[in-house]
Amino acid sequence: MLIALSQQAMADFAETIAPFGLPVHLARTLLLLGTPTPMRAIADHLACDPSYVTSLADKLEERGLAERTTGADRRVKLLALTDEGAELKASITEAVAANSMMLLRLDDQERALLAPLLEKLLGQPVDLTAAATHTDLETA
Amino acid sequence: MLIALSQQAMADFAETIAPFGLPVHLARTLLLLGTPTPMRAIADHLACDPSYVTSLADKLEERGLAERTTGADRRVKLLALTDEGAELKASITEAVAANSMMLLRLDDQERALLAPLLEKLLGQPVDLTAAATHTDLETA
DNA sequence: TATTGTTATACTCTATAACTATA
DNA sequence: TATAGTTATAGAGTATAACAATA
Repeated sequence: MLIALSQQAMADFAETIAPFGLPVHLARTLLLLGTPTPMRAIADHLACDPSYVTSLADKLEERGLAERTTGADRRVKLLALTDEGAELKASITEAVAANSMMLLRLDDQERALLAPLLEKLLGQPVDLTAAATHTDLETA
Repeated sequence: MLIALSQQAMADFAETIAPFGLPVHLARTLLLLGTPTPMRAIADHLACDPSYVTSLADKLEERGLAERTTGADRRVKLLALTDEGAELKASITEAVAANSMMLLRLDDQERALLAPLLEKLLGQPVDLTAAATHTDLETA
């Protein structure tokens, strides 16, 4: 059931963000870019190879949504949102919160019930309220 | 959060079935093969293109896990488990029920709470008890 | 020597389009 | 004519391995 849910959640998310013209992983990366983030940290968050993050960062830069900057440790490159990127992130966050077909199937009470269960499943804490109101959606 | 959950659920499933040497989609197909099933129906279940089902069926046949048979309507091909396939399905079902890292994080009561919520999210009924005891895991 | 990120490359996944056979 | 499945092919997604720069 979780596998089926997975696919539906992904499809749901993909559909919601389709109007913005971003593939799922680019959108996800955008959403997790709060403060400038080392590439390596992004790879960890997305559970993917660092080389893939390179290609994601390239695409975000091409679109003018993010920029690479060099950190204190000059090996590290931080990926940071541009103004345009921050704007788009806000729009997407809003759309996801408002349009998620799946979550619309549940009422507030049910969502309140679901949240702690999902937290436990994930093994890490999550703030659903924040997600619903546009901050920290990267955790959603 | 659902997206993160998705990825974790998939990774979890992939890890559980890794010892059996089957990629996720092959395993999923195997699990949904109760009675001989038309290719088209499989495509619907997996929400994928029929041409992809062709390649899945090819691989299952190569491994001796399933066979194509012709139905009453001679356009239709039914995919049916071989004895070996049925055996493997049973093993995988058992492993998934026993080893799912995620579900192990919940106790029975929490699972009972989660089930109806996921059903609602999916928009279709599911029988968790059956899944946990090895039949109909295809819906899980 | 170990770590960060990049490049080049190749493999897996999956769909589209055109096709065959049957209805 | 419409439907089930197949073939050939192409594109997206993602990893591996070798490499450069910095620590």
